[in-house]
Amino acid sequence: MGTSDLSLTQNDKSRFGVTAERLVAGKAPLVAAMQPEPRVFLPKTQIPREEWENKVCEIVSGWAVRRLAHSDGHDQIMSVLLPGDLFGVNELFSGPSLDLIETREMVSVRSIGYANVLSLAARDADVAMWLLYYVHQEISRYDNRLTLFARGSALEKVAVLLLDLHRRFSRGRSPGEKRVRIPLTQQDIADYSGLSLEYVSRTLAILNERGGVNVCYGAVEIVDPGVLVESAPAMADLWVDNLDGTKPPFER
Amino acid sequence: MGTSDLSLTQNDKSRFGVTAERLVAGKAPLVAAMQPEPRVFLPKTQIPREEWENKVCEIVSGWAVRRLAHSDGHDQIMSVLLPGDLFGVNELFSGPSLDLIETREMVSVRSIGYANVLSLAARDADVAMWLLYYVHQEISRYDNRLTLFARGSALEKVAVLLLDLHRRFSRGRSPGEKRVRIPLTQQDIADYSGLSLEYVSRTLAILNERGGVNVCYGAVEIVDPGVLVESAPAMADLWVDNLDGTKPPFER
DNA sequence: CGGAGGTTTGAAAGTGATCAATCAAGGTGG
DNA sequence: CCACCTTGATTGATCACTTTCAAACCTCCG
Repeated sequence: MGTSDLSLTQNDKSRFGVTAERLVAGKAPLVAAMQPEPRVFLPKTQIPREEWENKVCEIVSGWAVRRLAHSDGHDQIMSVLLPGDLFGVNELFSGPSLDLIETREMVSVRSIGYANVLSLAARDADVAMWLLYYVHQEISRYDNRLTLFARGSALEKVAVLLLDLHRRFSRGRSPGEKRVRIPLTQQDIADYSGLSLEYVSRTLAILNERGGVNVCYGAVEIVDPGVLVESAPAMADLWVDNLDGTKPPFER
Repeated sequence: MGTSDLSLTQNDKSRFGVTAERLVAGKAPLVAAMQPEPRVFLPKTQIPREEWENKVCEIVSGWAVRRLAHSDGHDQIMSVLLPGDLFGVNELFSGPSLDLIETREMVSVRSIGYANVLSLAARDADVAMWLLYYVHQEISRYDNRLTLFARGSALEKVAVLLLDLHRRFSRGRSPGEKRVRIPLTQQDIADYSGLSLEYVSRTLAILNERGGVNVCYGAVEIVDPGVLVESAPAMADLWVDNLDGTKPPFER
């Protein structure tokens, strides 16, 4: 990840209240202050709470999910974490949550303690600004997910969620490789989309017929994002180009 | 709103990475820098974009909604704004959005320009910290709404959304008055919950029979929040006491 | 080779959407 | 004050989508 290049045109820049320079300037110290040695976790395991309590963590490599376990067995996967994503930011304010972090592949994680984050942010407003930007980005993503969940059909939900993962994963990578393997089980996708396991299966079957995805044993392979877009005509436009109505100021 | 009292026990405080003092310290300058003269808008009107472009705005009094108009006529009300709420924070980072702000009652609004916010935040990390806290709060709220939308039945959606409004509106007011008039039409509630207008009507009829609400002409009156809680057994616990698994550090 | 985890398929039941009227409330102009 | 009109609420019938339950099947792994 490091200090990645800006990807803004002059035009884009002027649209922001906060300049991209400021944001990059804010991220760097944070990244620099992280423990250099990533910690590694095995696939399909939980990252123990002690490992990330009171820390802001960054996924360096691998896939994971953030799950909210409900009393009534109604689990919900709140987000899929992929390289470059942070977790543990929320607890900075709200104290320990009920979230679980579960790996889906071999995952390596770097972290920085809250105390450290706070003193950095207190000293350097750009750091606070960058955090603000990061959190804001999440919000915009939620806005879209909310309309998707409120109004979307099952096909749209699955297509758009996959599309989002595809786009996020591909960002900053060689754009040539369209195929992306998403290491989530259909149960995961069900928990993520709020659909029943069985209906996810049927929905994926449709997307498969249309040539959009390839259903594997513990994963889904996205073959042709274009098909996914066509399968979610009303919803896709919200997501495809930009997560949040924004061209993000820098690559992930 | 002003500089309201803290409402934290010592125990609460220690749960936060960020202390409540820091947060209050961050909010004050922002509030102080707002134009003192609120601007007033008539009921059932749009607040013109020019009025809030490049500003962070605070609702001083009255109810409003933030609506995202979709091309296909599928409107979605993203949030209901009530006194103490901010809007325009998102555009600080993402540039102009497609949001509309519509009043539902006579509404008065104070604001502060982005440039001002940014220079305050740059000078005083506590300000940036407060903004971060505010945005974080929104996120936690979204987490709950997302599970609600993903998993909840129509009854749960309506009950919990009303409950949330009730709780937010009652906060910082005399706790005696349980009845709250919510000046939203059933069409609004439909757009907010993602349900059809007709089904909202039927659902409200149920809540009415149970003695939870009173259906008025252009509004819904919450009579007994307890009934709403009982009507949404699985979902209510997420929301009732606290929006975000947190007791907010200060009153609204 | 057996078992656990993961996926698929079918049939039945339910929930909420849609379509189509109808009704009530409030506002307006005469 | 009344006729009229607009906005908002209700009700019924029908239909589509999604869940649920049940059973089978497949794949990986020990």
